Amino acid sequence: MTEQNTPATEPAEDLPEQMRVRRAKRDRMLAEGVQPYPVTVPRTISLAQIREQYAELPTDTATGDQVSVTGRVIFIRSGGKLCFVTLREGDGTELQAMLSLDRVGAERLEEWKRLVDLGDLVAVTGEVITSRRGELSVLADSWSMSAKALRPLPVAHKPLSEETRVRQRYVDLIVRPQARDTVRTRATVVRSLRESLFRRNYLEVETPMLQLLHGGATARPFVTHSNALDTDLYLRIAPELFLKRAVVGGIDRVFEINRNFRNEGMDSTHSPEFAMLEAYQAYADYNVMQVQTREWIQEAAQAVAGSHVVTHHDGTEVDLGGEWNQITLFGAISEALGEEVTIETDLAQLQRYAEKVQLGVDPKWSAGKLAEELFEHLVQHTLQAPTFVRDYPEQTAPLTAPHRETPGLTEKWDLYVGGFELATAYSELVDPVVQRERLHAQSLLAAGGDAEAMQLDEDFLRAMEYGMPPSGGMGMGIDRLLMALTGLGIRETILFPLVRPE
RNA sequence: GGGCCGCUAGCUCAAUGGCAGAGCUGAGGACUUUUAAUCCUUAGGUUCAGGGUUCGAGUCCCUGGCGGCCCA
Repeated sequence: MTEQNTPATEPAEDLPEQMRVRRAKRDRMLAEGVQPYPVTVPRTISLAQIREQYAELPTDTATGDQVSVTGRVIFIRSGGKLCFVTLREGDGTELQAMLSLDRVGAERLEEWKRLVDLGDLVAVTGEVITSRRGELSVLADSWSMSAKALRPLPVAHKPLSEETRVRQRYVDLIVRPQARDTVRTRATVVRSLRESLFRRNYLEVETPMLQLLHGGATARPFVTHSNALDTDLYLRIAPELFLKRAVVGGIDRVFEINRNFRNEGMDSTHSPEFAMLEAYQAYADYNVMQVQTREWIQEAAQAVAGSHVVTHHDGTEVDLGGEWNQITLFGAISEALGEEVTIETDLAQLQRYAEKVQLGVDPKWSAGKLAEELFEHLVQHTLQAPTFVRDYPEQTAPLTAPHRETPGLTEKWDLYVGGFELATAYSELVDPVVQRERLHAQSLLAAGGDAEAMQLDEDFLRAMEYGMPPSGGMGMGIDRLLMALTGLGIRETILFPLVRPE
């Protein structure tokens, strides 16, 4: 504590002992003319390649093969004249290195014991061997520091608290292999979706995230400001209105995978920024999108698990194979209530049903909105196996085409898996006059203070007036797809989720 | 938004209102075949923050912060 062995720029007395010790080791290296953070270190082969090439090497064998390897120190077992260390590489592969007095010499062995801590990144050059216990190892002739860690690693064999996992994902990634697996799984899923859509001749585009008007969904937007335009801008809540402009222009199969932003609650299924796939296909409808969506998810499952049966992190298996259940919104409500409910059922009757099942009712709700609330209250959580819920009331789906058989309904489905909504699709409303009426009604709500209502996007309506082909459109939450495939919470599927300031 | 639970050493956790502890990690020492090595010695604390009750508060009360679970 009285030693002045840390640089003056560091408030030494504020640091825990273990961090002071590591800083002191760094300083000692510098004082001895050794780089604690060299620009390069020798590396001729990955740990994974060694494991692959020497998989069959028998116990206590010397190969004569010289290699240089790198990795993070995750276990140290040091003896007087022989030290063992377990190195781990980015892909999770671990390999043992051995440093013996007769190979590296007394001086370098002492420096190893003096300078190397758990968590450091080191490079080791030596011979590939197996130990007397049969452990594949690099028997060092020399070693060097790749990067000195100034903070101690958390205990490797106790789980990190959930909060630390999220706030310090880099630590989570270092100590928990599953955290790294999740990153890989997500990349695999996104790549699979892209390939699935490319195979069906969809084009990938990027549409504006900064928008003058927010639309395409009902949600509260984030507001930001453009100095150049001296105007407020919205972070998009959905790419829908721009993707439809693309379809108007003749991009007949189009999709985007990117972030949307919604200024709403944060919980185990909602993140303020979330990744979404949105896809449109001209001359298709919600039935076509239903088949494709199932195929894309099944192809993603295949990419991740090699099968349509995915295994969640808690070991439960979820079968996403075959055809999926299909029910109608009103059919599901009727079954749950034991009463016949249709689009014709009036608001007063629905309110009586709501009271019967102890659902709180907002007097501003339309009959359609109340029907949806009844569904969410009674049915949603029961839909564990993948289920398409079809045919929603017009009042709650302003951008959806009227149902071709039943007046008052629209051609929209929601896909539920594991009790939450994973995707939605419409036969798109392409009549510009009706579209204008619907958006005008929305804009009146917005002007009246409903922060979730859409604003009137005249440019979008102008585009529609040039004629949009009859189309199917779908949207799916990427984070939620990961949740469905892995069983993880949304904050585990997002690498760096938004957290409250510390 | 409401209810409940939690926040203590670098990490994971203990501690009837009565001396703040353990394991791992760290430091010093022993060990040339270890696998979360082992053995000996030892250091480490603004108990989330701020008030209050009390002779005495990690513990009880209040306010706030952060997190988790359940409900809306």
